[in-house]
Amino acid sequence: MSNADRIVCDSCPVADRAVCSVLSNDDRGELARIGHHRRYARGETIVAAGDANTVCATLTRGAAKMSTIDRDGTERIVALVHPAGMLGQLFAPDATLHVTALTDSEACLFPRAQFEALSDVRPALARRLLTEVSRELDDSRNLIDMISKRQARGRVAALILAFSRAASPAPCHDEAAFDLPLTRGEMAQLLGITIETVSRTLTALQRDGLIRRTGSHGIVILDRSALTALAG
Amino acid sequence: MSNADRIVCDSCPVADRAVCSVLSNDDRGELARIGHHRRYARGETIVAAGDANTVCATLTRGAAKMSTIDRDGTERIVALVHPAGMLGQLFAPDATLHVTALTDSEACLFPRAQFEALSDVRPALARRLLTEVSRELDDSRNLIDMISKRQARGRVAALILAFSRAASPAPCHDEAAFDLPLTRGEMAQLLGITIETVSRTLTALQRDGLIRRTGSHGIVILDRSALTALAG
DNA sequence: CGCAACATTGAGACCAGTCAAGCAAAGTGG
DNA sequence: CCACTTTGCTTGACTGGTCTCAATGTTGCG
Repeated sequence: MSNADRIVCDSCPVADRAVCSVLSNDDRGELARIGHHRRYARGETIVAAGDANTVCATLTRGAAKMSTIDRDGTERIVALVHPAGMLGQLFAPDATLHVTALTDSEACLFPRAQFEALSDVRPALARRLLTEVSRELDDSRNLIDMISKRQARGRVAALILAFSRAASPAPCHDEAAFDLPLTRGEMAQLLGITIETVSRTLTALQRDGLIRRTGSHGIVILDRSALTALAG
Repeated sequence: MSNADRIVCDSCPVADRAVCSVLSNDDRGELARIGHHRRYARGETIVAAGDANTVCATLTRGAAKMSTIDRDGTERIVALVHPAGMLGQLFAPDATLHVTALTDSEACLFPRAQFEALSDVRPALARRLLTEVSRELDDSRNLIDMISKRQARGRVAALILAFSRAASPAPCHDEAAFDLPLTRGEMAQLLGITIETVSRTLTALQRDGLIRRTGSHGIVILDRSALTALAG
């Protein structure tokens, strides 16, 4: 816990969107006292599967992945977390997922028991948590839907569009040029295909004029409607 | 709403496990007054996607599926619901999923607004709902994991084991002989493979002596450990 | 009985996985 | 500063599991 630090809500970039935004200033101050703020470098583990599930967190900057890892080391990404999202598995009996920073990131960590106790006496927080978990559930089911209905081109197209949306600060319109903060291996783990297929598919999308690649992670969308059609 | 009926908790088979079990008798009585009980025949729609999301429900008997259906009619099952489970998408802005009875079923339906209002003043209910949604999220992510790591034999094996567990009334041990309450088409939609592959795989599992089939839906498990190994 | 829905089986095509080689960029150490 | 290693990405050839298309078998219901 070398990077641990005090929580300062005033300068928080997601103060208006995170789950704690529904609390009064007093309650938020109380939460800030019992929790702490921490920075993570790309690739660093935030919550390890099998850990006593004693912490819950809000991502304030960066991006993170939640993944399963089985005995033989095969990893599978089951969710991405963007700023204001929750890290870890609140209200689950134990942590079965790894949470890892995809880029340099920051998060507010809270002792789980105290966070849950606060939700018992603040209905607004409980309701906000329910909508948050419901949204995650929706995301998860959309991922199932996408994986089973689309093949490689459609999956890669959907990923590109998703990051085009996430890259834009304004929710109204999407970015045309941005970086994918994932390695080929991570894209493969998320989309349920292999590294080679991701690489071949990106090459094919560029050959067909739907995108242009700048460096290994830069993407410029040239034909958004064609990508949308592929993604379904 | 021809089959609508009053709710009688005394004879409810899931009174000890459903989300309402955390309520006092008074609160449960209040809930019973504002809701109603209803029977559904196999194949009947319980909640339709696109409906104003005004109802939430607990399944008391039978089995149900939650599925996405897109423009061209392609259906994808994203979750199964067993007795004591919740139907519909609580706290989601709108219903994007169809909920359909897989067998003849019964459910308690509640107006969503009043149910949510009750959770605001009864922390125990709010907490119980959070654990319920968290469990659904876990199931959903396990499905993602299974689909992307196993191929056809493993997926079918996992399905058989899941229903072996669900068929047993006692949580301690599983049934060896039971019926799959799904058509081949529904299994295909759930597992993300085709009807033909489901059929071929079941034939192969029987040829290899892992299961025996009785009729088109009856299953007898002959080699549970081999199935477990396949399912991962 | 005869229709309709569901299930099984086969043949061929194809997408993606596997194995393997080569390339580029970034870091490491002499 | 340059060889060397490491890591990540790309590309090719081959293989194989699953899909598609099609025919046949089976079950259940009016």
